Amino acid sequence: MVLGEIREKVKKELKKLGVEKELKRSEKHGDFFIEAFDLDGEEIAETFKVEGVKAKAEGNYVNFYVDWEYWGKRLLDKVLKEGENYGREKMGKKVVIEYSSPNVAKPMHVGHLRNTILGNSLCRIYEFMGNKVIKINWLGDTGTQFGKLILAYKLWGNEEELEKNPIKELLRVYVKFHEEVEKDPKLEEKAREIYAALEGGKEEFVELWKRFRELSIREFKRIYDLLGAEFDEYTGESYYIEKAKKVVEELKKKGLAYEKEGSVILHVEGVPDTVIMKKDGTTLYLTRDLATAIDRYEKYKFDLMLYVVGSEQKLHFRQLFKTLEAMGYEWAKNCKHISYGLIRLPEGKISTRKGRVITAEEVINRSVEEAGKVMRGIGKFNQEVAEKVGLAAVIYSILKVDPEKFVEFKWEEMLRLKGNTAPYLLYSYVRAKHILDKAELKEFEVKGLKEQERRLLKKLSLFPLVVKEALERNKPNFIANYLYGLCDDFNRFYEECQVLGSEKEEFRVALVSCTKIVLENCFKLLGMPLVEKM
RNA sequence: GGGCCCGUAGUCUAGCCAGGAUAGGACGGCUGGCUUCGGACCAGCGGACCCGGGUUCAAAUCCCGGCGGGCCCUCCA
Repeated sequence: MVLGEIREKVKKELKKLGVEKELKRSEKHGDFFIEAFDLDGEEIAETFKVEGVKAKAEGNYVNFYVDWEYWGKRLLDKVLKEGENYGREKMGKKVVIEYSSPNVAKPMHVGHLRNTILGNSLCRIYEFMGNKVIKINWLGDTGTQFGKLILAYKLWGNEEELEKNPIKELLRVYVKFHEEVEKDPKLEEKAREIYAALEGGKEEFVELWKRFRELSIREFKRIYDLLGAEFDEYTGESYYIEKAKKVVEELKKKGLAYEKEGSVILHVEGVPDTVIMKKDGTTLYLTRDLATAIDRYEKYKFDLMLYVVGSEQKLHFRQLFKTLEAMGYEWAKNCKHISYGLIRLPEGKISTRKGRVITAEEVINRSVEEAGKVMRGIGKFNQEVAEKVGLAAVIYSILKVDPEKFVEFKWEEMLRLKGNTAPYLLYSYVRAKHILDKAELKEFEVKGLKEQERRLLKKLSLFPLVVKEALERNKPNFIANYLYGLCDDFNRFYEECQVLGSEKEEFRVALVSCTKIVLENCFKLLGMPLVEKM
């Protein structure tokens, strides 16, 4: 990391001069600065000596200006040598990331879409930085609705439709069940019996349930392939029903739970009391999550576990972590809830009123359609490209904002040809790619830098630091914002500096090559598709 | 009633963890350039830290109190 290397040198020199101030990064006034309210800035600037870095006393600060003619050559050599490994580290931690987690027999909706995109990017960032990532998809595959579903399918299900379009067919019979139950309330009771038999292990029902589960996963995978998301494990709540009951015993023994009117209440300092076992002896979500966490630690001995789950479940995770801590599990402090806000769709209000849920697939399809419209508008339609641009627009709109904030989908805005949009980023990449298609990388030297070249060099040097910060704070939006800034700087450069045929061609080809490498890295970390032409 | 999150121009957003120099961008609006190394481009103009206190030499940033929006508080997940 060139910028890190420079930083260390500056720090060391300052220490030698007896200055113990924090060295901060700067955008406007050089590359680094220290505050010098109580120091003699002039004196520091005069005695400071590091090759390739100038110190200037300005105002109450000492600013450090990196000489990019000196460091630029080293930076570019490094990026060219390391290629897609530029910015990588060897953190060597074991990280469990639970994400996506849709419900069996139900379509993925926009919430799952944000979850999957965010989780996927986090996985990629952790892997990039040299961690072993275990990706877990925790399916919602239990609950009384499965009794209803099995009954409904046996009564009205269509085998052929189930194979062809499983979730649609399951949803159809599920809806029909709710219509029919109005006329015949006995159905409700039958469904409950079936669910009990299912938990009891009755083979016919278990087989059917397994089939629903497999078919649902098959369908989810279509979207995962599209998004480039992968999982090491598809486990579900059902797996932990028995283990959860043992956890209830453990909690009682440790004095963290008490019985009340036939149910078991969890009592942990710092979080509100809550039920962990119902009167009928069945467990709840929190109980199963406790069992899951303990099981995962035994299995993986992780250094960090991330739960990518919507912000409405913040209390749930506080309770989960606090309880694990109270139970004496040291590793509880290494569990984190990555929470995120809602997505608001332009057609959202109308659709909820109709009682219709908008699926993840519909959102992507719509975006592709809109991308196609835009392309037709400028006479450059191409289906394959439209599909990628549309998908990239969905991913980028989600990842460019802080996870904690709402995401608002506005088709015109996210597919706009200008501004902080996926099409703009992709277009920048295409520009870089096409210059390089016609050029050859040769020996180069860095001198006589123009402002645009200097800015681009500085931006490239920043990449490793940005990835590190994104990881530390679990915010892919840091990378998204960096990517936009990089494209901006590259386009300014492109506008001002002719590459091919110029007298600085060798250097500029190297600069564009490095830009392309870093662009590709950013796209990869965000899980966005690239296009070669637009 | 209690708790958590968010609040930056007409609209969207960065910065807040770790307080410092003129709050960085984007869209839309207005003005101009260029038709390329594929213009889905570039340059310029105007406009913002929800309110009130406090801490500090210094607050968008930290603390307290409001207001507005969202979410969560026992037998759903």
